[in-house]
Amino acid sequence: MAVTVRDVAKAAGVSASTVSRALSRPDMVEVGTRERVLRVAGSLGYRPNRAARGLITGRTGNIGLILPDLANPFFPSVVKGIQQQAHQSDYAVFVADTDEDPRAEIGLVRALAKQVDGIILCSPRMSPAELREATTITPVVIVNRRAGTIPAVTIANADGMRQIVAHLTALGHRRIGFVAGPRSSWSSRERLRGLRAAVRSGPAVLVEIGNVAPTFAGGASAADPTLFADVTAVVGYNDLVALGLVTELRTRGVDVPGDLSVVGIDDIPMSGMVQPGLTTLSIPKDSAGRASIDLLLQLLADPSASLAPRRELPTELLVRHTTAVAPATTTVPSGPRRALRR
Amino acid sequence: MAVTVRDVAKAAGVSASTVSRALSRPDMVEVGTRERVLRVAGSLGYRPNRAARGLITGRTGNIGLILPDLANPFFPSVVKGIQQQAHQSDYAVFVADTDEDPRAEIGLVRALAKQVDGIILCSPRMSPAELREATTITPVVIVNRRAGTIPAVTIANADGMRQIVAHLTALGHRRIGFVAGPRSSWSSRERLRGLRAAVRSGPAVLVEIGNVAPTFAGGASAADPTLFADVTAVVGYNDLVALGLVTELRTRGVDVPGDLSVVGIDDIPMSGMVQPGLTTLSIPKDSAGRASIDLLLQLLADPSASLAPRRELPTELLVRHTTAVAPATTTVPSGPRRALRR
DNA sequence: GTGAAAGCGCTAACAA
DNA sequence: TTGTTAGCGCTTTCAC
Repeated sequence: MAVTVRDVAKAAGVSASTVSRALSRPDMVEVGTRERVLRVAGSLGYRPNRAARGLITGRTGNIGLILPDLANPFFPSVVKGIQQQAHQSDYAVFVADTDEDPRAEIGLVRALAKQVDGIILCSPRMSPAELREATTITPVVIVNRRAGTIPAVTIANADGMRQIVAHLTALGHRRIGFVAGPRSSWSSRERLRGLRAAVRSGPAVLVEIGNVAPTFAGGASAADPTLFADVTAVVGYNDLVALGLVTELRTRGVDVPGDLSVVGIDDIPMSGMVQPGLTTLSIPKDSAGRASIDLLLQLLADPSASLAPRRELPTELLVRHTTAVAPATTTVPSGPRRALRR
Repeated sequence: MAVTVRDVAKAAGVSASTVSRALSRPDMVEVGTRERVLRVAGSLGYRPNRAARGLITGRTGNIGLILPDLANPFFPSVVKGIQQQAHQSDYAVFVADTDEDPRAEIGLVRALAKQVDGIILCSPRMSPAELREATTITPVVIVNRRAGTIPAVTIANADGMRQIVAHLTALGHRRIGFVAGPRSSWSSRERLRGLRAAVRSGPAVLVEIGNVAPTFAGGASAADPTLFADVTAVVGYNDLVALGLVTELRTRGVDVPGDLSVVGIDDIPMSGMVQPGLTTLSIPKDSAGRASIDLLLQLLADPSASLAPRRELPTELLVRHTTAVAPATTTVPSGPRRALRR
């Protein structure tokens, strides 16, 4: 059926090994032979069977990617960065979505492990123990989390939170709320820590407004608690949460950003599309994807790397000016505000 | 390193073949033996190497998925449907994104073919010739397109367009615009045809407003042509286009939906999140995903199926009532409107 | 019902 | 530099 090394070998008048070498180790075969083999292979439309190759080399040429929710616009950007970089190095990418179910993660790792050279866990929610188990099964790089010495790509959460707090306090806000994401989310915990640290040295206080699902609906569900928290500004765990919150608040007659300033994190495309645009902490999503592949390939090349490689990516606060109700007008007069209640 | 059939065989005191059978053909081995083997396999944490299995059975247990742009919120929903159904049948899914580059598609097919049992081409932009080539390489199911006898999952575009036109004409619209997607998009051509057919039997006329990229930016770029088209309602190729158009129009001072009604297609999450909500033709995206896997598995089970299976999914117009400026007020007085110009 | 042997397509020793 | 041999982990005839 399909054309194999042997077919090419016969047609080129060489042995199978020579064909194999001509393709994988070009410098180990004489120029003339190599060219002939490559030409024949080309004309026969030969494509090496990677599974067979993997069986012997122990390398599949595949990379696994596990993430919580493809429907969260944050992830496609990361995926694209990963795919781009992976294809460049001739790797294919398996993508698996856990639907925000932390229990599904380790199962997917086990299922995928045999067919990939390594796995990228994006925003993994699994327990540290499971995470450790994963690393014993297959090379692992984690994104948006730190754990032990596992190679990790993270963003500078602390610095990002500082930027947000600095911006808000400069606008006069003194009570800043935070709508956290899932408890199992390392990023959420990290952002909370960052915010706490950031307010400590300034005039504002942080009001913690519970945990919600990292979705639009989750954000909407935070509207009530937010109103009762008596804050003038609120930071959402991510843009979806922030947008859900904004929308729900508006339907309740709250003027955003007039009465209440909302800041998101991620800079998903939608944040720039709504009007007025959402002020958000921009994260280099595709860079994160590319960095994670780089780390993984590095790890594959030198599994005994003494020091686990890490990359922390910078963030940048994106103050939107989409409409006349721009962030500038978000400014709160320094006097006290009327408490917002339904 | 990893535990193999032989390890299990030795531990269970049977031969490798028996282990293999106990797992793949349980009924071909005695109950007692089977249970013992399964128990041992379990306790040893045995996981069959699918690549090795594939080498001999010719089946990889993998499915490829190629689509134009993961960042388009339409696709993640489809992907989720596909993954869900695939995992249920113990298949893993390779995802590849072409970044809307039609030339990349066939290359990805060729690259992926060897590692998968079949490929789902979602909204493929490749030429009919390339499409034909793809089907000769590997089993293929196409989504959002029809071509020859290739198994296909489509949506009822014609009926959907009828619903849209009926809705708009009922609201008094007589000049309806259509902002088309990429020329290479079958769906776009199909929707155009559907709209033409739908207006034919009614009081309205259709004004074609050129082709744009199937993105938010693409929609925004259609604002000028739309204004000059002198229409009172406009249908976007998809929701992103519609939303981009709405946003750009608003920044130019056009009151949407007051001055101009805009309708999208897809019902991406964002359509329900913006305010006022976008009226859109809802497509059962995850059903489409599941249906495509069903078709593919069917095809794999019986490659010689005389008749190519097809699924056409129904659509439903979703008129949003998000704000007081709801679709009801979209109604245009029956008298002529002032032409909209910048 | 079970085991022995062969081989899927490929690459890595080892010879030549 | 090239060919021969062996075997990756698995399934599948074919005997028993």
